[in-house]
Parts: sequence; C-alpha cells; structure tokens
Amino acid sequence: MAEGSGGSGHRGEDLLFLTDEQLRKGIEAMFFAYRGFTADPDRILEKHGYGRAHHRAIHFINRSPGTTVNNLLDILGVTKQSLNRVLRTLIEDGLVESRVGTRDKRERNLFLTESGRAFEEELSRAQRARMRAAYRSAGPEAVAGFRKVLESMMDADLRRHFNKLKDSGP
Amino acid sequence: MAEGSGGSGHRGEDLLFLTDEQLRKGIEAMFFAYRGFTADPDRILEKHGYGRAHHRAIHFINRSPGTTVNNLLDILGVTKQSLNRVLRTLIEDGLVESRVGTRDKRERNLFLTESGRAFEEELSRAQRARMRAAYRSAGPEAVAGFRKVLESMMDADLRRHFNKLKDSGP
DNA sequence: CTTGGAAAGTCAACAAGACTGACATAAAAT
DNA sequence: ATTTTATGTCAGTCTTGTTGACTTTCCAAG
Repeated sequence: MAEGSGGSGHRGEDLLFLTDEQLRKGIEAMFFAYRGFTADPDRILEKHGYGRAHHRAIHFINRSPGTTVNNLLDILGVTKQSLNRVLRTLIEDGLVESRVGTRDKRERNLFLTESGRAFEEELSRAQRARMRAAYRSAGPEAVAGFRKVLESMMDADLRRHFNKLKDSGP
Repeated sequence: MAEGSGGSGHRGEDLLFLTDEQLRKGIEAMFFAYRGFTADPDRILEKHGYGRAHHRAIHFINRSPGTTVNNLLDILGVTKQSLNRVLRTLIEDGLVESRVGTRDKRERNLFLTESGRAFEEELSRAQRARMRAAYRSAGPEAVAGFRKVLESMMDADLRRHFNKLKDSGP
C-alpha cells in the first residue's frame, strides 16, 4: 500500500525508500498535508479577525502557562517585534494575561485568560478532530512511524523544544 | 520510542493513540517538523532573492512540465494575481518558459528552462537530503506510516492532486 | 552603590506574499 | 454574434515577517 513496488510487508530492501521519486513524494505529502493541517483553524481564526500567528502564540502559552516572552520567541522563531504585535492584540482583547515575573521582574509570565482558554479550545478541537481522523484511518503503527519521521525532520534546537513540551503534562 | 507507554510492537489498544495529549503532540510535531522541512530551501532561496512562493511554483512546474496556469492555481490554492507575480519574475529571470498552448491557444504551458532545472535541482537536493536523513533514521516501516497519516490529513481535493502527481512518471 | 548588560517593550519603515476588485485581451464554445 | 474561459495586469489592502534605533526596568558584578 505504501509503495508501488513489491509486496506490502517485510523490511528487507531499505534503499528502495530512498529513491529521489520516493523522497519527492514525501516532500509533496508534507506540503499538501500541512495545508489540511492548518485549514480548519484558519477558518475559525478568520471569523475572529486573527491569523496563524495568533494561533501559534495561543497554543504555546496554553501548553506552557507562565512561559516568558523570550522562551516563546525561541519556540516560534520570530523577532520580538513580530511577536509583540500579536501579543499586544491578544492582551488588549483579553485573551492573554501578562504578569510581571516574581523572581525576575523584567520577565513577563504569560497566561491565557478564561476566554483565551475557551478560544484555544475551539481552535484545538478543530485541529484535533482532523488529527484524530487521520490517526484513526491510518492506524496506531502508522502513527508511531509518522511521529518518528517528523521528529527526525526537525532541527536539533526545535527538537529540544518539542521534547521539553512532550512530557510536561501533570 | 514512539510513545511513552508500554512496549514498541503490537497493535492492541487503539484508543490510547487518540487522547488529547497524543493529538496535541502530533500537532506540535507537525509544526516543528514543517519548520525543519522548509529551512534548507529557505536559505537557498534567500541567497537568490526568492521566497517560498517561487519554490512552490518551480517545484510543481518541474513535476508536471507543460502544466497550465489554471492547474497550478488549483494545486497551490492561491489567487491568479498572487501566482502571476511570482511567475512573472521567474519568466523574466529566465527560469521558467511560458509557451502558448497548441490545442487551446488561450492556455499557457509552463516549463523550466535549463537554468530553472538547475535551480530546482539545487533546492530539491537540499530538501531531499533532509528527507532522506529522516527516512533513514526512522526506518522503512515508519516511512510507510508517515505517508499514510499525511495522506489522511489532506483535504479531499488536495489528495486528488497529490495522487495525480504520484504516479506521473514517464 | 554604581554601572553594565539583559529582558522587555515601543516606534518607524519596509518587504513578501497573500487577498479583493476591476478591467483587458484573446480564443474557444455556444 | 455572443458568451464563457484562460490569462494577464493595475491598484489597493492585510498579515506577518524583517531591521534598526531607542527607552525602561532591573539583576548582578565591580
């Protein structure tokens, strides 16, 4: 099913997966899948007058409540001016709260407000629904492989951030 | 390795893969991996004064030589004004050739020139190298799962385009 | 305690790349 | 002859990114 040649099982001929054709198809799969991945949140964001940048900020603040601006800059990989514009509107609109740091008062700790959490949940629900459908139709073993390849594709510093988030749940 | 719990094999407890936590991690994996996915071409493009939009056009023209503007619009999901701006610079710079259609003279058939193909190869080589490394370290079975999940994640119309490209070899 | 530098925020200007809307041309279809 | 389709173009807007310059706050080292 996965590939055109040969049978379905086995693991023998490793190199068949590394032809330029195979790699190009993987590249295109990433491109088209990412479009699907962002489609649902994009629609919701537009209704509220926000963009993807707002979604990203909301997502990672929700994941790491109390995170600092600097940490967020690292994760998102944008300039502070760019992030600040997004953050300012979210704070003005009452979705994000910025508290002066307790240990270091230069830092700002970021939290979602009640309505921020509600909005995050709305966005996340849509995105999770698509992810769940994809996971379900592909099956658990495919999911493990999916995660494995994605992780290998990350830059080292991004993988660090990813792994820090990974097991941060209570 | 793939998940925190239990062993590596088996396929028993399907529903464990569908917790919100698992889904959120999949979402973050997509986000971080996509950044890695585009990082190398982005660097090359910048040196030449181009952007991702140029890469996308070049990629799909290379994949389907002689494709029409309308088909490209469908695949890329942008407006003709947006695509036209990109296409115009590529034609001016001699990377893309636009020939009047033979059957239907309203259409334009798009091709990469010699230098267009060279540039495509440079971009593709970098992106394939990362893909190859990821595939290699994840293993063939993971690759099959990766592709399966990505395909399920696409919108139906994008999947149609994806599959049309899939087996378009000469 | 003073000072150096880090963290954060702000202002201004700019560019890429998306969008809408309006309009032009050529050619196919009716 | 008229309409529709495919393409191209002009003008203006929006989001999201960029640089560069500057300020305020405040920890920490001299």
